[in-house]
Amino acid sequence: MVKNLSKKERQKVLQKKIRENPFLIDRELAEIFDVSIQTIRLDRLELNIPEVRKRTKNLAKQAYSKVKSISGCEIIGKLVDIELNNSGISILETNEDMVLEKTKIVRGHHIFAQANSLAVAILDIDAALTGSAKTKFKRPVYVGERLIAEATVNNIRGDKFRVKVKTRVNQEEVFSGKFLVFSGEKLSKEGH
Amino acid sequence: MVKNLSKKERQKVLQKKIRENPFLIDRELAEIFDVSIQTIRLDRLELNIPEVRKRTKNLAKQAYSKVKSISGCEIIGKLVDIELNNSGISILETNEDMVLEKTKIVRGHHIFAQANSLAVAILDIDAALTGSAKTKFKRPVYVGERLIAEATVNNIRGDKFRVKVKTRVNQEEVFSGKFLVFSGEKLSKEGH
DNA sequence: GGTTAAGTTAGTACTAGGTCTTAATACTAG
DNA sequence: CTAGTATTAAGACCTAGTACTAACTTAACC
Repeated sequence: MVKNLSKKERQKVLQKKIRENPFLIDRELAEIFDVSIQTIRLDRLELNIPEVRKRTKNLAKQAYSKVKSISGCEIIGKLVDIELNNSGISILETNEDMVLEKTKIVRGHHIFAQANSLAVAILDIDAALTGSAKTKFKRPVYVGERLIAEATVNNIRGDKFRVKVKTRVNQEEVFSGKFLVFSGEKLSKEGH
Repeated sequence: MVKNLSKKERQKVLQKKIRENPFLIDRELAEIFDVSIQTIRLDRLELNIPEVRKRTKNLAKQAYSKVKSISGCEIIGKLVDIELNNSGISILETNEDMVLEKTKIVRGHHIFAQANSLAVAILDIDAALTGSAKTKFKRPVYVGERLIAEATVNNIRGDKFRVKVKTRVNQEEVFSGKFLVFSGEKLSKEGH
């Protein structure tokens, strides 16, 4: 509860609260500020904040926009171009969270994760499993560099897919990997 | 419009349609299949598909909980035993955040990340860089399983280290990888 | 043919979380 | 005292549903 604020103060805090938790409904907000629901609605009107259902819908749309067969947050990097079972491109902006502390070099597993994610995402199968991977890290990647990974499906035999991924920074190859991916549909249905 | 399907066929296509576009409301679905809204609702009931607002809310929540993924922590897994330049063990408890949505199978790059982290951590050098990695994922890992990775340094030659990592769940091998790691001290001091 | 069951449609009552409008208060400054 | 701002309240309406009951259609079986 945040009582006895002026209108301006309340509206400021309101914006913050909604930013922090966009799932709050008007009734809950009214309780937080100890005002009536109507007041909250007037505030939202003045601040141009849509109702909770539109807020969450927008959030969901943002998250959903690009990807189909796999949900957005499961992918490392942004998928920018996909032809299912054929090829795809993913872009990953590197940041401080990805580096070794002492250097400014991006840790290998982030580069691997982008490539692996991409290899799995371009396949038109429900449950893809990485079977093996041969990878080469050709030169260190530094913070801030933009990783562009390009995957191509080389070969499909039954439930086995061979996918090759090349990752570049400004045309320069920094990583390459060959992934053998399985369609794990049977396995997943066994439920372990 | 997809007309004249049997109930089973319709329900199958319905699931697919909603997976492809979770924002479809019952009325739109009814138009797609040329059946009444009630039929769509019975289908959803049987298939356990929630209403559009719950679907989008869930999507939004997923997206909002954010990609914890593998960034943030320097080391993936807990180091429990280390002999520098010789061997080390790391334990990683798998959880819901690490799996593919549709299955309960841990995504490959988490297993890789643990192994890679360990391979780098056991070396007594300031800046370790993964040069290449050959990896095999021997069987799927399910949520909740505890990954125990064991690394041994096989060979040191100048600034090149060969590290082998085996990851097990209850003694059973689930992953193995050979990492070629470089001491990147010179590179890192160049500052790029 | 008659009966049973499955599948489909229709209709009603009710819900949450709103919108939009009008109207009544309370408080405060000039 | 009054004008203006802030707040609250009341009511009609909306969307996208749930839950339930009832009727109708169709094919399958004996």
